[in-house]
Amino acid sequence: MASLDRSLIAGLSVFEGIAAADLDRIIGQARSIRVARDQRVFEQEQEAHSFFLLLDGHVRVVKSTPDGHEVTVRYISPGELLGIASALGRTTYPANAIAAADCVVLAWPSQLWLTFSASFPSFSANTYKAVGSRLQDAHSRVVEMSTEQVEQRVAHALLKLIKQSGKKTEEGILIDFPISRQDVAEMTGTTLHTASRLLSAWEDQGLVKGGRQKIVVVEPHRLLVIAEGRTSKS
Amino acid sequence: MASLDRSLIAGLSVFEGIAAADLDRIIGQARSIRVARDQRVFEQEQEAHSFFLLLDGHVRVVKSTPDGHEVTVRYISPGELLGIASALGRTTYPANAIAAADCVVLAWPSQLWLTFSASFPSFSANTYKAVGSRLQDAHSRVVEMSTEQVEQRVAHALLKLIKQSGKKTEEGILIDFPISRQDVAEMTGTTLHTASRLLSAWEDQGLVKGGRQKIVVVEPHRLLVIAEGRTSKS
DNA sequence: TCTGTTGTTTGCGCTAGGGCAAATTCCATT
DNA sequence: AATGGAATTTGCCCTAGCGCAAACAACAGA
Repeated sequence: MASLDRSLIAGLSVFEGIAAADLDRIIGQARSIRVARDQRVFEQEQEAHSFFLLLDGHVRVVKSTPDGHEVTVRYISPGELLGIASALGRTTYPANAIAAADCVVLAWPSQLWLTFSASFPSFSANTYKAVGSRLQDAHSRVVEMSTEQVEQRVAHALLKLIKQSGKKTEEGILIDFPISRQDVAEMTGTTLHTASRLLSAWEDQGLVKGGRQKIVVVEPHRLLVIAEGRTSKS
Repeated sequence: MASLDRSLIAGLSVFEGIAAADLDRIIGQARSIRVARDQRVFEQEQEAHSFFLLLDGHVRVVKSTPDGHEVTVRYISPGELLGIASALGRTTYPANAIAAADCVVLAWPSQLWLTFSASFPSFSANTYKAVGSRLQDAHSRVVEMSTEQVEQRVAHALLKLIKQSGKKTEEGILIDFPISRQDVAEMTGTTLHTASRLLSAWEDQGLVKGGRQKIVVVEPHRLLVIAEGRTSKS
């Protein structure tokens, strides 16, 4: 762990309200791991031996069903925790965590969770706050899936992605990691084909610009109109 | 608070590992509230002034969307906490909690959460465990909504309901509170009509027995077959 | 430069299930 | 018993979007 890392890490919301010395104690016990694109940080059903903090890269959390479907639960951006199953009383990971780009993560043995949360109350408070908002997100997803049509869901998904990992370019806002049409489909509960058709249609209208594993949102505002469901339906 | 209540309450999983004296301190600070059927325990967007423990009855947690859709997030059975938004760092309730039957709940002012979780570590640990499994449930819902068809989802919903609130009768397993076809629809992301059609079809096959606001599952095993998606599709 | 592989696009047909509308049944009240 | 309102059932039509299949890029490695 280079000290360079520490200064960056100190600013993360998970560590808000934690004294520098304590932070050192926490970080000192982490292993730093490099995970190549498409490699897994952890696997569904596996014993939850560690919890992680994503320092760099992007991770896709995917649930696999017995019948072979894959559903993307969420994307993780740098600064977020992942694999905190153990903090919630689980002993196995509930999903696969796959590097959407080359990643650097910090890993702590699960049993340290108890120690940390006892010694550093802000740490557990911050974590549970994050869990709370994930629960909210999940419930919103359920609501979306129940009430919106595919077009709106895909629009919402793109908006979330650019909010989380958008990068300004001359063309528009680029999603800052490789993402396929298939990935979009797995986020929104549709098929590769429908996702592709939608993206193509939007590209024709100048709303987005696509590419192989690449999506650039040109007009976020018009995308929002679609997401909100107020479309003229030409 | 009658002492009668205390002995029942002591057995609840939320209070596991808490000394009797501590339990008294906790319960002593609760108000006991009676909520009539169709009345609300709390309302979406309202300030989260309290958190609750359901002692008797059944509560439906429903999210209302701006465009008038209602999505049932979960049903709460006696012994479960609800309205714990504040424990997760939220200041407003994220949904409506509606009594599906006449209820008795204990209510604590939200600010007591911090006190309790500091003084009684088991209490917060138990709570977060519950939050963890709700997060799991929510993710499962997302997966179901993404990969299963309506028939399977409705079957799953009924199975969950009888597991949570099933009551054996001569006819079969009765869902122990009034539940309409509309309610089933809002749980599964479909319409009243489709839900009704499914229930009728199942009734013809002797799988369930319906009634006004009443569902009795006659053959849980066959329902499970449908839920798992291994149907011959006659 | 060529070639195989992986991601993307698109056409076409089909069906699950939503929307609408009208009966029908059940229950609570009078 | 009669009345009115709410829950339920059902028929019919219609479309969003899935499945299949086939073409088409774009990139990686030889």
